[in-house]
Amino acid sequence: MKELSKTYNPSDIEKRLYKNWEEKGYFHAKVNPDKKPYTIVMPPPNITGQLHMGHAMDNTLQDILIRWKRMQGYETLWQPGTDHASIATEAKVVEAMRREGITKDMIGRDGFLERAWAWRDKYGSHIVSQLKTLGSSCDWERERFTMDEGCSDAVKEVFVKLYNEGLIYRGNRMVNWCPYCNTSISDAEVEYEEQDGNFYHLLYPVKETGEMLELATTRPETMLGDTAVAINGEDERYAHLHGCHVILPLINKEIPIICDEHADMEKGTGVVKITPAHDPNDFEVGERHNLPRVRVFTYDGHMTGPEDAKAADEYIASGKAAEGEPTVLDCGKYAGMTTMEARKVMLEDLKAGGYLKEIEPLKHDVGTCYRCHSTIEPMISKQWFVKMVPLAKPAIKAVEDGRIRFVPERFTKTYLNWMNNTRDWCISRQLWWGHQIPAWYCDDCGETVVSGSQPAVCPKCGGVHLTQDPDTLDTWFSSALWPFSTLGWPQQTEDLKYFYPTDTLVTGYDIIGFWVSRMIFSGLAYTDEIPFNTVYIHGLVRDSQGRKMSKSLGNGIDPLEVIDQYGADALRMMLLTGNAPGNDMRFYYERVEASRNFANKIWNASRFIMMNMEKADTTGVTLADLTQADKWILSRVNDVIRDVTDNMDKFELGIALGKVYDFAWDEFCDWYIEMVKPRLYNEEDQTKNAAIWTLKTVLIQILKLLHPYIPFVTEEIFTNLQDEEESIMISSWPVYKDEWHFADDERAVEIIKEAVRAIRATRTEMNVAPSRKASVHVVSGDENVRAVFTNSKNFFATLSFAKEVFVAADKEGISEDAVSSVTSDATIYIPLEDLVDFEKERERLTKEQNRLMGELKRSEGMLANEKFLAKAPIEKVEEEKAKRDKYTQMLASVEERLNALKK
RNA sequence: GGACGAUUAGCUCAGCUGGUAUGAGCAUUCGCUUGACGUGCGAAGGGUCACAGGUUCGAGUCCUGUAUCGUCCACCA
Repeated sequence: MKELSKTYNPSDIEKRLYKNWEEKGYFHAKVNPDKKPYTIVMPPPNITGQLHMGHAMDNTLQDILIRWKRMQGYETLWQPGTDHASIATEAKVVEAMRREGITKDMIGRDGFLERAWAWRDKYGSHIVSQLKTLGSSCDWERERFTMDEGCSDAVKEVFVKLYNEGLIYRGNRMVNWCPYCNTSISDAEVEYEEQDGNFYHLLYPVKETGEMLELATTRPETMLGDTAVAINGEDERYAHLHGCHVILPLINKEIPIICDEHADMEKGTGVVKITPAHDPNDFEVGERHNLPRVRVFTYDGHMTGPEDAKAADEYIASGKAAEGEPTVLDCGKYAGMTTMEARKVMLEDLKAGGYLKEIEPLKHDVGTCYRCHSTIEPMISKQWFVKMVPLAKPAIKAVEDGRIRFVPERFTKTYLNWMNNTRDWCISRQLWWGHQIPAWYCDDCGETVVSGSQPAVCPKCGGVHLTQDPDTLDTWFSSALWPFSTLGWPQQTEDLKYFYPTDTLVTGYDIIGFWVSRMIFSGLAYTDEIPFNTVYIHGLVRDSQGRKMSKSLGNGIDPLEVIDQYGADALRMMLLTGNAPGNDMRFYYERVEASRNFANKIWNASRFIMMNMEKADTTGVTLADLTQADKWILSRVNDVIRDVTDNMDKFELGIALGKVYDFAWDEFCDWYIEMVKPRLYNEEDQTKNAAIWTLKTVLIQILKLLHPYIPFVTEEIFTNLQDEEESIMISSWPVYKDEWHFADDERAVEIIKEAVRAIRATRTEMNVAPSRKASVHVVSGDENVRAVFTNSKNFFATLSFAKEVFVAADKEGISEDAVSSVTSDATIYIPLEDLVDFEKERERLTKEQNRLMGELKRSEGMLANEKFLAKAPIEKVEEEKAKRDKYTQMLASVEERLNALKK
């Protein structure tokens, strides 16, 4: 027999236990035809990342599911890995270089990538060790990285396949351009922020009529790129202007007035300036009317100048430019200004020329970069796109027909909403860190060659000089393949055949669009299978005021500090308790403390049991040896096993944990252990072995049920409780047993518990507690009830502070100088001799009388309602009748006592 | 503008398929040096379940609408 240390100190045990698990290979999964597989792929954290509360929650949920399924006998694979996080990592590396005074251009692509890989080697393992601290039972032998060889092969395979199928194309399209990151970003990566801005009302003179046409814009600096002004064809105010032109102020350029539905008659003056190169809507108008595209901004946020214009002209003249390449304007006096400077100067000039009518303040949402929060400039740019409509279709179907299920169900809507409205996905990024696009351009003829490897010659002209596209792919392009690329795809590996499709994907609702949807369509498109059958969505962990934890607010709480102080078990438990799936939760240290206290409680209860185990020999104990109390607790734990497993099957993890918590603390510790103590402390007691057997058996069930949630304490106790070394991790999950069901004993013990509670309440109210004076209890009730009390006299006496218990068939001979506790089944008289304050007792009984009369009135009211009797299910009616009878009887007892006291 | 969520004890939140609000943690009050645990034990107070209608014998739970807060999506020339 080993021993638990006197005080529960998580930091003493957690590291040691984790190391042991890892060394024993418990986390490792292998193809095993004798078992059913259960697989979770971990959402790969960024290599730049520090473990934050979101990770802690996400990974705790996954670990719970994995540990639970492992105990249920599945071959469980939790596939871990990290993400290269193109923009985020590149930004950090660039920033680190900047502090050294180095730029990307100075060291070139290869030099930069060398640094980025070094960064990855340095920080990539950081988050892994943090996940270990949390207790994550991932298969670290299989750890992957989105840019490792296998994942990169998968990326190339997919790119080539989609290109050949015409689902990837390159073109000049409107993209979201981040001038700070100097790259395009996808629609999903734009975040809108409300900002104060202005509505500038400009006046454009009409060439044919000489009138001034008023229009409004929030971005006057784009005006040099205007190539038309639009009015609605139905708008009678401007009917006379059809076919006319306006003269663009500042540069005196003639542009047409066109009719387009985009011009909304209700809004402003009903006139819109059209800048196809710098606004997504205008781009579309431009396409419809075949308008020229004139770019006036550089990609780093300045007004274009003569060199820009010349370079563009030469490029277009060379014939290599794709269709739709915009021309570039020399912005003259504004060239080289930032867009904001240009806005200011242009407004002054417009005002001087009489072209500025008014400035109207306005709040509007401005698109910003999700990484650096710079204002996004819509720009025409040549980029690679994935055609979404054909890919989205099967992905929508898979969810609609239930092959993939969202938990909670409401997130299905979020997903479908996303999928049904998705636009083509811009996948190229003007970054170096990432998968370089597997496309080559012939230097001689401009032909595009897409291939998994560098082509030797141009298939069109035979030229040998081919240059690879310098751009890299969106980070999400590789993470979309994660569920199968990590298992070896495109190779048909044994792992892939066995573990794929995976089972549960656990992630936050914030990346349903970014990631979940893309994995689903990717899985279906490339493997012909769903990537997982269930998506378990959780909410965000917020600070105690309900704010998102963020670096800028400085309100983030470091999970590692919490673990350091309270233990990983406490943190894990805190993240689970009292939270419905998909809802956000607030972080409170009070709740971490409560969780730690629970672990401590279990620790001490176990210590108590282990201390007593030496007193007994449990080897020959059978169910027939158990007492009423033993059967009660065994029957109860049996119920809990069934209920908790049901809840977990439905992903109601918080509820499941709550049930074990309540059972372990209230029923097992506060009731059962206290019931058993008189037997343990009495040398003569014949049922000691049964008591110890029950204590140990029930404790083991509790530990197993808790293990997925709080793996460390449960393991430490379990291995010390057992003589053998076996880990609780690989023990089997408890199952409901019919032979552990004892309905009669459950009822019997509930009768005693009710009596104990009533007596304790009475004593407290009568102020007996302070003296803690033991009293004599006389129990009256029917034959069955008397038998129950006789049976359980020993613990009933202790729990209710009796020095002696008499079980009486009738009330004769009971002193009237007594207080009484009335329960549903029994009345307990407590002759307190000199301690009784009769006035007080009358008050107490009167209060009780009133309460019972209230209940009775409600119950009788219901039973008097004919409609209730006619329409309610019979069980409900019977239930209500039983209640009425109970209240009637209790009321009679109370009144009887009152009468006796009135004498 | 569209979708979704929240509104229950002083605070933070649970409440599954409608049946006395069974609530939990923290906080509060009173009492406990009970031989596992004061990170504990016992007792107690505290709620017209946002509001208005409806369905039902019966609604925190289902339906409709309103209000406040929050999130996501779309858009605002």
